[in-house]
Amino acid sequence: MCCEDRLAAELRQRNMRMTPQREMVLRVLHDLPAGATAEEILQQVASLSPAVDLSTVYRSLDLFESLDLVSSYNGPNNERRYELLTIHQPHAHLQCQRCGKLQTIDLQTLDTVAAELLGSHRFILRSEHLVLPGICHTCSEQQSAASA
Amino acid sequence: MCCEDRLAAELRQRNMRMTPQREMVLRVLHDLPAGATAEEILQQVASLSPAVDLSTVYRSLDLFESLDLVSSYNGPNNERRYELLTIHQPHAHLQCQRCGKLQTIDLQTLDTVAAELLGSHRFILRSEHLVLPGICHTCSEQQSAASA
DNA sequence: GTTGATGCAAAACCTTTGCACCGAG
DNA sequence: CTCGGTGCAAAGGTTTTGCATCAAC
Repeated sequence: MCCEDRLAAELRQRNMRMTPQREMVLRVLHDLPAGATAEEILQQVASLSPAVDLSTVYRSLDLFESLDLVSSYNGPNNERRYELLTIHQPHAHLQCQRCGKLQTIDLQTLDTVAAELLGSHRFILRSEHLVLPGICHTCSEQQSAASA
Repeated sequence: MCCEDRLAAELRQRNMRMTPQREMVLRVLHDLPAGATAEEILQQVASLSPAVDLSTVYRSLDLFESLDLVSSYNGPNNERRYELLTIHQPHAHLQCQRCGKLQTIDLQTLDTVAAELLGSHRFILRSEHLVLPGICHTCSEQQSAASA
């Protein structure tokens, strides 16, 4: 797991310590590709080591975020979800407003808009933090089936 | 205020009641083009009628959202902001991750992506609910000035 | 007069913080 | 051995809920 080494390096550089808790949070994030809430992460961590506290999870996540290892975004139900930036291809999310499901899309899809926004508003789009709301395939089919 | 009539109509249709509180929340939203938090809305409403309760504001906002009069999005600081959909041109937001400022952009800017997402993922983008994170003009200038 | 909406207070969440103790370096 | 990190508990902030009362229809 390369992110572990990277974490260790960043920590050393700042006189911070590598702990089992941080390692576990990192590993859990690694295994949850779609992102997870702090609570979900805690549950996974607890299955490895039950005594870990939610506040530790939050502190680890904040730390990882400040090291650009993790990014957070607001998922459905207004819940904050955290996701490893290092392992997966950079990507954005499609979020269904009906069923809440998240899909992943390639960043290239957004290149055109990004360029446009830079030109028109001098705004640097950070697509990897982006959640696009809408209605997913399944839900829109259900809807049209229901109204038919 | 056309949205008032629309609200009245929707309410009647559902056997719900038009109340001074709902009217006030609607009017305040009308006067806060950039959107506002429940708390901010309450403050404005309180200046008209001090006894109104925060929970009433929340209930009104939930109601308006379910009637598609209002949309909510997560602004900077993870706060939920509410915005009238009816009066302004439909638009999306640019949100600066550095300074938190919100800009408004035209929906047409997103037409290309919307079409692409529909084609590739059969996902119906609801651009009017969209908040695009990134770095604004001012902040990116500051940054390059600082590093120079 | 009915019954939906309100205000109030309390609960329910989620996230952060203070502090004594523990353990990574 | 030192000082940064942890667990625990408590506080903070926001949103929701239960209930008696009020007022729109």
